[in-house]
Amino acid sequence: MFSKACEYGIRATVFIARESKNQNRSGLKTIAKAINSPEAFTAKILQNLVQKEIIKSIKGPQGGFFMDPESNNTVLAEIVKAIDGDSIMHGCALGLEKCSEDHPCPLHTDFAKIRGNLNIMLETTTVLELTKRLDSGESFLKVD
Amino acid sequence: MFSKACEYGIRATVFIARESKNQNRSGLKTIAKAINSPEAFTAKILQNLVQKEIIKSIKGPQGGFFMDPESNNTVLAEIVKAIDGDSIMHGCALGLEKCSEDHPCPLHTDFAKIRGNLNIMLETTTVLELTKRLDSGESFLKVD
DNA sequence: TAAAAAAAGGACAATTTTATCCTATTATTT
DNA sequence: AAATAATAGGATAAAATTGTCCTTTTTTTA
Repeated sequence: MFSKACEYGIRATVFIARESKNQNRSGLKTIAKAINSPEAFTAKILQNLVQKEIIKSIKGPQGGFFMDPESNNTVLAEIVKAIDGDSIMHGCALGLEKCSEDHPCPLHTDFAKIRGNLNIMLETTTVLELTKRLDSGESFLKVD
Repeated sequence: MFSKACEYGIRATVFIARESKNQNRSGLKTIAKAINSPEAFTAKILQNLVQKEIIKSIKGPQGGFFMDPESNNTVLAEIVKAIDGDSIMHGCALGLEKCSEDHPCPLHTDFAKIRGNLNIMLETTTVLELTKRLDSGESFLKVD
């Protein structure tokens, strides 16, 4: 569904957002441990998210990654687009270059509905909402 | 969403099924042209689908790929599983190894719903149904 | 029976994705 | 000012996916 990079990216962003609630910058090592992701690979992903201004970073001692409060209503779609592009949101299920109402693949209509629901979820779910689901203890960012 | 191999695989199967309606075996070249896919790669995919007994093949002159009528109610899920496995059907949106009601990721509930709809579509849509949508001229297996 | 036509299978090549390592840069602290 | 701690960035490596090519096997037809 999403690439590994995107999975890590979302998990990392949510973790960072949560830590940022109490002015806490997160270091790479801490993040990778918290979400159970490969450290160096996660660094690249975070670098990308900083460039896209989804999160922020500060170098040097006491530095780290953080998210300022305004960005807490960043929506999942923005993260996905930043990492995977928008092909999941618009692409054809059967890989047709151009698949539209006018010239649809045999799955177009059924798939449009499913993809629509996915898009609604991605466009309406904020990072803040996900941090709340962690705060409440109802969900987790890693297994063990 | 699906791998390239899976996209080609579904398109090829539907094409073959349609040709088989009038006892017509399809050769690799014809199939690749009809669905606009790389020939040699398509050969590998078809080989796989033959092994999984989703389609059949006969070697030699006048040979080719075909699907017998009983198989026409093969459902998309079977093709997807044969090529991509069932990770799309069961996997976690955020890539957690184990993601369940008991230990869910923050997207679990929302995503379960979407994936559920996808699964219903894959489990209920038959190859025959898709050939009908081609017969009626309402949809297509390639662009140009 | 020989030639030809087709899929099957094996080896390999290209590209993309996932991942690591090392150096540079920046900021803090002593 | 020097040492240290952190991210940034570049080069590279490993693995998976996508793709090609060539040989073998099977079947038909001349």
